[in-house]
Amino acid sequence: MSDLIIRTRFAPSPTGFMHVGGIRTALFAWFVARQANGAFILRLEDTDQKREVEGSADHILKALGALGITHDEGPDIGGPYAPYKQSERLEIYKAWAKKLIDSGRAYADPYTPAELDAFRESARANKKAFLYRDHRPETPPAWDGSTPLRLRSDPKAYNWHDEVLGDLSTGPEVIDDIILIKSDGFPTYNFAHIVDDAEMKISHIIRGQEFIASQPNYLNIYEALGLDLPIFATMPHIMAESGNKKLGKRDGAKDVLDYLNDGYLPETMINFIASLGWNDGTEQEIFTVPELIKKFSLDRVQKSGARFDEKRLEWMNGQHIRLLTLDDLYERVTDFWPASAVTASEELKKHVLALVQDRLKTLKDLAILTDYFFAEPKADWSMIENNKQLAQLPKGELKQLLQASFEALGEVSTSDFTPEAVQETLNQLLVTTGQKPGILFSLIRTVVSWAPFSPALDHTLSVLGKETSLARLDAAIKDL
RNA sequence: GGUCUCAUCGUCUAACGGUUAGGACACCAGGUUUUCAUCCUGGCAAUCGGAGUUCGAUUCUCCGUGAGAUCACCA
Repeated sequence: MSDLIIRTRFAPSPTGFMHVGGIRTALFAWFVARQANGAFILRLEDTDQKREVEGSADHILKALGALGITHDEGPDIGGPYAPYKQSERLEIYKAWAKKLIDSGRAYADPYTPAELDAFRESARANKKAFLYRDHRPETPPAWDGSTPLRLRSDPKAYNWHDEVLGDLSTGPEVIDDIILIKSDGFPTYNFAHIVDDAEMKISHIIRGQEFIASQPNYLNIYEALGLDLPIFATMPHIMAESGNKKLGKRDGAKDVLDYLNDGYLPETMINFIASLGWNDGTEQEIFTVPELIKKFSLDRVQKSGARFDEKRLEWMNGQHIRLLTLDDLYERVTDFWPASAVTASEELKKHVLALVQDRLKTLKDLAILTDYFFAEPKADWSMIENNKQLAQLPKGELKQLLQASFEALGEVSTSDFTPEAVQETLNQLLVTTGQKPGILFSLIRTVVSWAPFSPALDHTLSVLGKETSLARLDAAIKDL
């Protein structure tokens, strides 16, 4: 029985937006922490001043918050190992670096960038891999902080275990004297994350595949520092929809907040991102967030990269929308009503919402799907012309059908304009006109809504009310 | 180029070495007394190639091939 306290972290650098790949790494780390009653830590890796983007840190916080990926310690809320921003931890890195200098495992880099380039160039000319340690100075100067500080590496082969990829190994040729502290006084990621993970007692390092090539060098640092190894888990990349490249901004990768603004539910994003590279081994596709927390396991994470499929995301969003209660859905669509609905009552809006819940794929669909309930739609006769069945009928016949409908529906009492009464009347109309529902009902539906799709006709007419329904039929008749 | 990793339908994936290789998305065809983007039914569609181990390989081994990652004073 292990008494390991589970502490995972998400450590983004504030250099831009939050794409799905980054969110997935955060999500999986969050799952591991939450299912074990552990802690999830957010740490900002802002050691590259040049690449830092203004407002990015807030944006990351906002994106995680919007998805409900909550952290227990972080730059915004503090915690026992504060600060959680690397730029505020410079003294800590210097202290750890000093240990390495004192033990002879770190030294000042005496070369100029030009000299380094010359080394690289000659290695390339000789078709050899460039290794800094081949040029390690015999008597480096004392480190005064104005030059890079490098690890005096101990080249050796490594075998290590990765929770996702299994047993991995490399030879000594990949170990090099990597930079620990840059000449600007900031540590490199390579050094800082190891120090922080140790200080913050991180149990699982869950990160993307791009770091796997550096892993042997990290192991070398762990040894030089005399640290115990945490558990490593490497996430495969999420790839762009076309091509085989890692998903990046250039491939049209969107920020997660954009998906939310486009009407995707947070639980959809979590379900979808989780299912991109993980499944529980059953045929279940739709998971709630608590289910995912309970069932997630690193050893079922896929080893290979997955492609982001928007069609599947859309389908999944529809599934999650249908799972919501009407009241819950109502809360969430506040910003998605058509402009025409601003003055509508809550009662009417809820009624309309109930009708369309089963047809929404994204919350954004609400506007086109419901606009005609709140405002007079604009007639678009091309909808009739483009309808395979309706286009066959001469105008006169269309007019007759609408006229018959107008009269029949006019017989229904205003107070009893219920879906049942409307349907009864519509059924009678099929008999009296001898027309197929595919024709008659399509026609009525089109002229009362002028929308590409709408809920069941009986409900649609009932919600519109007798007066409006008849007025729109009448307008269409006159228009023909 | 060196190093490392990966490889099942178009896509996401399932399959203690024994299955007619399963499910989902997408697509196609029907159906549900309206459209439809809901719902139901059906269909199409995959183990990268070659050796080896084994009675038997999607699964284990090796060799190819393909793809990805990385080789920064970026993370």
